[in-house]
Amino acid sequence: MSPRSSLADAARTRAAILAHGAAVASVEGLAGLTIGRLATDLGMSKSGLLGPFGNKETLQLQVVEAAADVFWREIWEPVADRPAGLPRLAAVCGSWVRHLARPVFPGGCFFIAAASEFDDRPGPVRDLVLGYADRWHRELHGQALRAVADGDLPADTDPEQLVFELTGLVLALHQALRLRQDAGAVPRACQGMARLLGVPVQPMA
Amino acid sequence: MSPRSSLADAARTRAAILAHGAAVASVEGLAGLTIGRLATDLGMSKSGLLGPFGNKETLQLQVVEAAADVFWREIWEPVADRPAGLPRLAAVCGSWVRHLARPVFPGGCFFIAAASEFDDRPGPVRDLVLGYADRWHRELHGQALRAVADGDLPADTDPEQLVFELTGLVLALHQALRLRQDAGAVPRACQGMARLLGVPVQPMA
DNA sequence: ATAACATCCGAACGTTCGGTCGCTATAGTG
DNA sequence: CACTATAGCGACCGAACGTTCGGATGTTAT
Repeated sequence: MSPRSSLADAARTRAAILAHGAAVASVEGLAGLTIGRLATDLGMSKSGLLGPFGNKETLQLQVVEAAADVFWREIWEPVADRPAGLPRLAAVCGSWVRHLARPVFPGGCFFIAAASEFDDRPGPVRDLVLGYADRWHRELHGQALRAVADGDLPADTDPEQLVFELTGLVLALHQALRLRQDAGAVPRACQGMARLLGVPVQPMA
Repeated sequence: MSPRSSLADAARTRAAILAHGAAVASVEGLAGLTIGRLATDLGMSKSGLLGPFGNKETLQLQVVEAAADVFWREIWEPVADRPAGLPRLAAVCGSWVRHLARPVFPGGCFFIAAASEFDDRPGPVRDLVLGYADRWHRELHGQALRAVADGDLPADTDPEQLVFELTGLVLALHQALRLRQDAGAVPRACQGMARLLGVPVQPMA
């Protein structure tokens, strides 16, 4: 086929490692990620796989970053053009629900799993996951604030409370889909979000 | 000291293993439970620790059962004498919140962690965790049904939806406490529950 | 053509994993 | 007092863990 530079090959190898790593970690956990397992899956040697990263923790951190890219692209970007405030907030909820209901990662939402796994394990991985969680939280909070300022939500709405409850619905949906395999939870999550926001929410097409 | 039978000693050893195992698993995960780690912590040999259980999976299963006992005793039993229906439902919510806010296990709620860890890993451990989750879900659902039948909740209340949203608030509280270390989430969870139930909810004293 | 370089492999390292086996020390039983 | 049962220990096993190292291979630049 077309000749490719070795530099481009390395980049694609790295991307393949991170993509597969995120997929495996969504099921087995980030700590359950194994150099040997990854190498076998990708038909590589352990040393060749570890090469670009140096050690396992660096690999874990970059897997988290790669998953964050997917998360952002999957959920936020499709709704970034919606008007700020309530419209964008309702849209991101629909987008979020769709992400959970779709087999993007075999183990469901990478970040819900990673957050639960590392919530009590201090270290760089936890710090990184927490950083992304904070960023996400602030993003939602900002839209909620704007929605109140615009008068699209009741003036006595507490944005912090709203984000808290929206997050809860997402977590409940994740657990229902993953543990209980109850697809009926999708409309339940949407209904709960709609009640909180006062506008319909449906999983984005 | 006082002489004890070897049978009683064995039972207490077993209980100590399971208690410490549940504590460690709440932080490191059930899969991260390690025979050697447990043995070192308890000042035992690996073989002596594994003896009563035979293999690791049996140990894991019995750790789950031991944690379920604690969970039941911590959350359900204190409110079992409340009148069925809405009073008991509101009480169990308060009891639940208190459990999350208290350092019962060093890693927070054992079952939330275990459910997230094993939601995508088929096998006996998942089956057992799912069984307890179902039992818990049915218990809440029954009380919600009763509350509607009693007229303590609006007639158009969907008990399934109610349980779903209550669970979401608990999951959000767990994440806020553990990952974000935000103690302000406790009143937020109570407020959400109170809004769902129409009666005040406060963490049981 | 050749030197330089990057990519990746294969083999080995020390450690830890879950698990097995035989032994000792102690408690209960006749 | 002997006899049996059992709780737990210490030594050990093969496998897998993360990591290191030197070399084979193939692309890029001179």
